[in-house]
Amino acid sequence: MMVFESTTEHNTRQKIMLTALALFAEHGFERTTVRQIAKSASVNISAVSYYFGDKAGLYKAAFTEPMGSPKDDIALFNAPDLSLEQAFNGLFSGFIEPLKQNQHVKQCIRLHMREMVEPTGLWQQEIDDGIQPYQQALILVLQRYLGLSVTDDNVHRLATSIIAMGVYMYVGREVIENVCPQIMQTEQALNATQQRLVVYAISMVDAEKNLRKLLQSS
Amino acid sequence: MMVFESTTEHNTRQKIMLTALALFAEHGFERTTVRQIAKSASVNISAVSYYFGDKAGLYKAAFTEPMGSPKDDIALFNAPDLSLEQAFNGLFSGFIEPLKQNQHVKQCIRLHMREMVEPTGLWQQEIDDGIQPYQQALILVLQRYLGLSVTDDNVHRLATSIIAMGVYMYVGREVIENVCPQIMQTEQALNATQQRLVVYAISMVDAEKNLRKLLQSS
DNA sequence: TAATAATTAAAACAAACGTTTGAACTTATT
DNA sequence: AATAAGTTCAAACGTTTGTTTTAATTATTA
Repeated sequence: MMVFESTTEHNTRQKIMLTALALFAEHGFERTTVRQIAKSASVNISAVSYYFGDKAGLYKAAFTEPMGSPKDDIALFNAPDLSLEQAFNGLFSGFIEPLKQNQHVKQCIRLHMREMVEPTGLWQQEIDDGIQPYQQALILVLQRYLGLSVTDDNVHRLATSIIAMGVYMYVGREVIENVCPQIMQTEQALNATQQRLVVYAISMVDAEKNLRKLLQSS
Repeated sequence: MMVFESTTEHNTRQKIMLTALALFAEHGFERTTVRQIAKSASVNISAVSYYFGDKAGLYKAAFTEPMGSPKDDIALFNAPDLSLEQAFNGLFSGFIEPLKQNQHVKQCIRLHMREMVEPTGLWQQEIDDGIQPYQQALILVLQRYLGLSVTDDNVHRLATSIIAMGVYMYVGREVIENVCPQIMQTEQALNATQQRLVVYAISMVDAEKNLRKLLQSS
């Protein structure tokens, strides 16, 4: 008897999970069938329930396991001594970098984005554990540079608009691929895109700051 | 025999379509069953195939019929004599206004947004007929204010980032409702949100303009 | 009122779905 | 080599799906 998984188990289990990740990310939970996954991974259909219990368990594994801890990412842009440019570079690299890396990370992020529009139940937890702290950290950065001690609606509008640019890289993928695919195709192009997002975000913060000054003095 | 539809037909057909619109918008195509629609609309299940042929036909009707022509919206922001502020107000009101209006319009837009992440096949046509001209019109506006005669990648990046803010109002709805629901709840709050998006978009164009000047002179 | 078309109703259809079964096969341990 | 646990396999399970059928009902027309 083996306490730890054998290599064969690891292979089959992993193969199923990564295949499922790819298919779930591409077609979603409902449009992907267990038979499709098994066939694509070249394993028997019953291996799914053998390793993951049921389809939902497989989805949860594909959704959760390949991802690292989100805490690490947050540290990249909310250190108190960072410039706005550094902070936004950290923020957007969290969106852009996965697009350069291996398929699995890309698919995993895409699956998370999909959960935004098509919540399967893991989404609420993802909001609480992943998104909320992320946006909260961004809001703290923004408040520091706006010189605010309280969070008002317009800070939320600013933070939401900034995050929107990062999210759209995934959510609007199919539109981008039709209109201007070149801005996402090479690592160089992605770097340029990230740079632009940083510049735009900074300009938005400046605009917000100026607008507040203007409205305050009047 | 009647050439035109009777009132009862109209009622049943419409009732089915609007119920389907609501359910498709909320749960997506796959998660919504024909029985669910029929039960929710209080009609017999066979009425669906009677009026729409099949489920896909019903989806297409719910997807297409309640929407107005997109051409009208474009005219709102690409008239050659508009200021940037006017143009962006026209652009973003196309996103924000439906959020104030009756359920049906909101659901219809939401269904369109859902197609971005979960393409059912109508999506490619929607890109060609709806999104492409929309983004193209925006690009023309941007080029006019940037003083450009050709479209380069950074114009695409700018246009994409601006549209992202509008799209996120729908795609990131569930996140917003968890983090800062108040910016979308009242008509007043939505007006303020639209104003902010306009300000941000203008600042992005300015930033792009300055960046080009800076890079050109060096 | 009689006849005809339009609409609704209940029941059944085949196909596809997720899941389970029990035997066969591999691998590791004794 | 024998035993046992881990793994794979083909086949079948019971549901649910979208769709169709056939008859009954309602509304319209003559």
